This record gives sequence, C-alpha cells and structure tokens, in this order.
Amino acid sequence: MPVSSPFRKIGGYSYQMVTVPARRKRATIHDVAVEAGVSRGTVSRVVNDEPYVSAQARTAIEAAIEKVGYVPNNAARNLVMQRSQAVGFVVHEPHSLFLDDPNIGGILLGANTVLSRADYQMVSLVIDSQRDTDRVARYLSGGFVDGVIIVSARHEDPMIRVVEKLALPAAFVGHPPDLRRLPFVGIDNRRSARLITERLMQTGRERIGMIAAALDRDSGADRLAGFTDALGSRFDPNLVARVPLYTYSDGAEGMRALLAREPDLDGVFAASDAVAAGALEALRDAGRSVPGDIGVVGFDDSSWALRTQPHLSTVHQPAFGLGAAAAECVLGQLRGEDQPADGILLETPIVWRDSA
Amino acid sequence: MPVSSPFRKIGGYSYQMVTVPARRKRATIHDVAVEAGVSRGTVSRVVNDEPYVSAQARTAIEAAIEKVGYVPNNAARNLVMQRSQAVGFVVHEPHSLFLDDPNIGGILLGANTVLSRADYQMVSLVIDSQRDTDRVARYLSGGFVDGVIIVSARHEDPMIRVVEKLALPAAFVGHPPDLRRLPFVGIDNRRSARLITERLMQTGRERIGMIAAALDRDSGADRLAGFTDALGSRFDPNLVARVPLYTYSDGAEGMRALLAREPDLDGVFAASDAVAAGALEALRDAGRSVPGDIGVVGFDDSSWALRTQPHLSTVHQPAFGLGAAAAECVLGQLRGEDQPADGILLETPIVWRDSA
DNA sequence: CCCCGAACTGTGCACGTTCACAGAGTCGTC
DNA sequence: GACGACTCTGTGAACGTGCACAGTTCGGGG
Repeated sequence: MPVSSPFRKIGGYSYQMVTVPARRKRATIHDVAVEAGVSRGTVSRVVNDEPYVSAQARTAIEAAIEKVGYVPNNAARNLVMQRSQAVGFVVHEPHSLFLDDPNIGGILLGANTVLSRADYQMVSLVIDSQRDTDRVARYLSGGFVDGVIIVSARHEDPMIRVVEKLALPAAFVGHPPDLRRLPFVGIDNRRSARLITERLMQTGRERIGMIAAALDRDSGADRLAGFTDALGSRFDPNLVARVPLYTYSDGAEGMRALLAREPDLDGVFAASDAVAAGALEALRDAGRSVPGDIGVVGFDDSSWALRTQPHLSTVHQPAFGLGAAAAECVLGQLRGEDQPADGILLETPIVWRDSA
Repeated sequence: MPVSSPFRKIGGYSYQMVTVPARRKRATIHDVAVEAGVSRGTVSRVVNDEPYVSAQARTAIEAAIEKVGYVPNNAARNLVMQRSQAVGFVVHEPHSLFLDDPNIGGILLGANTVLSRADYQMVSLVIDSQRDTDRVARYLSGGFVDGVIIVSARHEDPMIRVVEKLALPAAFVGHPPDLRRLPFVGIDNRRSARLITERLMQTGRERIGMIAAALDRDSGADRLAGFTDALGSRFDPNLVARVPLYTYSDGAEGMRALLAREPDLDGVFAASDAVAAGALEALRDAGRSVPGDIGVVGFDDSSWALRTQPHLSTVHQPAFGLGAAAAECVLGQLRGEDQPADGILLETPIVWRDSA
C-alpha cells in the first residue's frame, strides 16, 4: 500500500509515492473537488462563475480552494479551450529608435493596461532585422497568441501579409497605405498638421516653412499634406526641407538647410518634437530668437516638448490611448464583435506653449 | 460513412464530419505521423531533436511536417512538461516614470533579446498601485511563468517575499538592501559616483556640490555615498541638495536651492542625467555658463545626455546589458546551473563630453 | 547457433482542464 | 398522478504532447 504523504492529501488517486517530491506539487481542480466533497464539474462551474451551483456547494468549494491554495492551470485550460490567452505586441523598429521614441513606451503601457485588466498577457516582440521578421512570423503562426497589436508597420510590411494569411485578430497602430481592410487605430495626422499650421498663421507669421521627415511612412507624408492644405495657394515647395528620420540631428540639419535657402523665414512646422528640438539648436546657432524672430511648432507632445528651451507648442499625440484602443480592438474581435471597418481615429488636442 | 474532406486527409481517425469547419484546424503531431507513415513517438523524437531515429524516417517526417504545416502546440507541451516557457518582466514603477526613465526601455530590450533567442517569451507586468501588486503576485503564483526579472524593486518590496516564497527562479535588476541571497545584476553605484566625482576634482573644481535624488532607493543612497567617499575630509554637507525623484524638475529645484546656499559653487554632480538637465536649466536662468563657470556631471548616459546644451559628461549605465544579464541569470537557474551568490556587477565607463 | 546489446519504433498513460450529456431531485400544472 | 420544466450534480471523453516502457530488428562475439 502507498504510504500517505505527511503534508498532502492524495484523494482518490492511487499514486505510489516512494520519496517526498522536492517541489510541492500544485493543487489541481481534482484536489479541490475531493476536499469539498463534490465533483470536478461542479468545481469548474464555480471557478468559471457559471450558474447551476447550489449555495451550499459554492461555499464549500470556495473554502476548499482557499485551503488547498488552488490556482487554475493555464496550460491545461488553454489546451482544451484552443486559445492562449495572450496577445502579441509587435514593434517594427530598430532597437535604437525603440528607446528614443517616447510614443512607443506609451502605446505599450496603454495596451498592457487594457490587456491585463482583461486577464490577457502581453508578449512583446521586437523586430530589428529580417531574421526577426521570420521569427515573429513563425511565432504568430504557432498559436502562442490569440491576437496581435502591431506598431509602426511600414509600407509593404511583411507583417501585414502574415496577419492577413493567418486571419489573426489584429490591430495596427498607424495605417500603412496597403493595409486594406485590417483594423487600425491612429490619429488624423493630416488634419492635425493643418490645424497647427493654421494656428501658426493666425499668430501673424508670414513665411512659414516645414521640416518634413519620414516621408516613407504614412505619418510623415500626411503631416506634409496637412501643412500644404493649410497654406493653400500660399504654399511654396522651396519652404519644405525633407529629412529621412524623426530625429534630433535630422531636425538640426533640416533647419540649417531651410535657413540657408530662405533666410527671412518667421515660422517653422517641424514634423516631430525631436525634429523641432534639433531645429531649435540650429536656430540658436544662427542667432535667431524663438519665438521672437521665428515661431516653431512640433508634433507628438513627447517628453522632448518640455526639455527644450523654450517649451514647444505642439500637437498632443495620445500614445497611451492609442495602445489602449488597439488592445480594445483586438479584445473586441476576440469576443466576436464587429469592428469599425475604417479604423479608429483619436483626438489630438493642440498644446500651446512658448515656442510659437 | 464519413465523407472525406476535400482539403484535408483524415487518416486513421473516425471523425464524423458534417460541415466543413469554418477555421482550418491546426495540424497535430498525429497528422504528421500518419502522413509520414510512422508513429507519434518517432515524430516527437524528430521534433525535439533526439537520437534513435533512422535517416529514412527523419527525412519522411521532415517532409510531412512541411507538407501539413505542423507547428507544435505549446499548450499541450507546457501541460505535460509542467512549464510555461515564459519569463515575467516586472517593473515596479509608476507609469509616468516608466515613460521618462530611458533605462527601463533598454533593460526591457536586453532581456527580451536574450529570452527570445532562447525561445522563451517575455510577459511584461507593470506595477503601478497596490492593486497591481496583488494581481502580479497572483499571476506569478499561477504558474504562468517559469521565472521572473524584477526591475526597480524598493526596500521592503512585497515582490521580494513573493519570489522567495514561491522559490521562483528570479533575477533582480538593482539590489534593495533586504534582498538577502536572491540573485541580482546591477552596477556599482557607489564606486561609479566616486570615480566621476574624482574626475570632476581633477579638472580643477574647488567647491563641488551634489544634487542627490531618490535616497529611499539603494541607487540614490549609494551615489551620495560615492560622492562623499571622493571628497573625503573636504566633504561639506551644506553642498548637498536632496530631492525626491530622478526628474528634470527636481533637478532644477535642487540646483536653485544649492545656488542660493552656495553661490560660489564651481562643480556639481547630479544624481542622474535628467536631474543634470534640470540643473542646467536653473544654471542658465542664473546666468552661469557651463562648463565655463561651473562643471556639471550626470549619471546614466541616457538620451538626456545628448539633448542638453552642452552635452553631458556622465557615467554610462549599461541598460541593455543589465537586461541581458538578468535574463541569462534566470535562464541559467532554469537550466539548473549554480548562480553567483553575490550578484553580478557590470562595468560603468565614464563618458567625458562638454559639460565638465 | 545462441545470446546480448545497440539502434530504432510503437503504445499507453498522464498532464489538468472544459464541455456535452446523463441522471437525480424538486416543483408546479393539467 | 403523470409529465414537463428547471435546478443541480457527476462522468467520460476529448485537447496534443512527452515519456517510460515494451517490442522488433540487426549485427557481432563467444
């Protein structure tokens, strides 16, 4: 006969215990059932908050759960339910930019908050190289996640096709033009850019230029389009400097180029706060005062905006809200609800500070 | 008799198919076995790269895997293996600081890189309130993760006791004093602070002050101790301003207090780059030139350091390396290897730029 | 020729859960 | 008093995998 373990009730099982196991085994639903004197099924109903359980059974089971310290085994549950209770968070961005871009942190936090409240876990996947793309694609098709949030996808991003093919519930943050009918959340870059440029005009600026960045991304192209919208017939292509990235150094360079071409500039719309910060440096070097000689506005309302001297007037980008909305969108699909086909656009209030 | 599906071979199973399932089911190890004409066991051996498989069987199975598009089911594997193949990444930091502190992003990235290379997934858990502490504690005890990385734990952090009680493989980034013998990775804050203060002295600064922050954390207290070490008998407590947080605004405030008390200061060690950036603003407002009138050094070598004017001389904190080392430490424990009992300290080179 | 070990393969069970179904009891209604 | 509706409970069958174990084949040595 098996000797009963000193610290653990075995119940109906017929384990032959030779030595006491080193690590105490976790209590299962079966242990709870034995402890409470009911069957597995009834325990399961209590755990999952289903009806058809007597008050008496419920109390007994709740006490038993407490006593044996039962926590449901996720692997078993996922196996039988055919789901993983996890959502992937894919960031397609080189490591360096991941650190530098304050929006990504906010998006991550917003998504994480919503997901964990719904008892989903968030698995972060960073794509830095082509090798990573394959790894992530394999991961997504491996059933490790029930859905996916994809941040900063590019034009022709392979992730788009992967997600389409797998028919995986997904939400993109931002919308590359070839997204077709996949759900996304974002902001109206074009409209926001138009509005802040208009306010710059309303403060009496006459010759307004723009430092346009990242024109290979929808955000970059849309911000330029909004700038053009605002100026209308007064638009002059000579007043636009084009730089590759949303960075401080590209901002400084763009500003220098613009000043060389158009010395009588009295207003600048920088495509992001980092770009604006770089522009401010170039202006300081050139001996121009801000906002005295020239007004500068940025975009994002990131931590850059308060680190510059003077503080930046800018468009507030709701990073946390974007992440939260993307998570809600995926959760909605998981619940089988219909999603708005055209994506969700969040509000972008304009923050007026000292730089213009 | 069941009608065979048009697109999927059923094999030896006796499924009664009434309608074609809406979502194509994933291929299982059984499907591969049937396709290759072998048993499940042999397929399992191939998948897990075990010996005792004939070359012929191996080729057939590999072809079959390719053909049916087999990907191992993680839930089933986890269930039978009694593990989750996931590691938790716990950040005990309010949301605001999570965004502001550039180190956390680097640590996250380093940990994520190492873990995903080892085919572990990383689950991020952010603790912002007491409610979150309970949620995370419950999560960790739920067997969702095989190990955990804990960032910025405080003195008497409840996570310490939770991890101890669960005997969960863990690595702390930074070491609260009551950590006892739990493994950690970190930097030698005290020594680094001493070294950079000494270099400030070597450049001829006579009256050197410090803006000390976050003295409730080991990092904050150690940086002050290192500063004291460097000055030795020349240490004057009046030259230390104490502020609560590693932030820009606290830095500005600390600098103003210091200037009011000691107008003839010619050197300042700020407890972090953000603090230094704030100090720079206060100095600009007071009309002091940096590094002309006064030398300023920071700590972290974060993105702040290159955003200030002039660029900051500072201590490089290897954030990515810390995350990577913490992940390696957890993976090592998972492999059953012994870990260094005293924790791991990473190098912190001093970066000399323009501010001192 | 027999035996033994090595190389290889197949099979049953266990992991812990949910779900469909069957069965038991209670109550009200025709 | 039979019957249906409703409430509650227990049971067996999956879910897809790894592992221990039991076979089978093959080759070499005594």
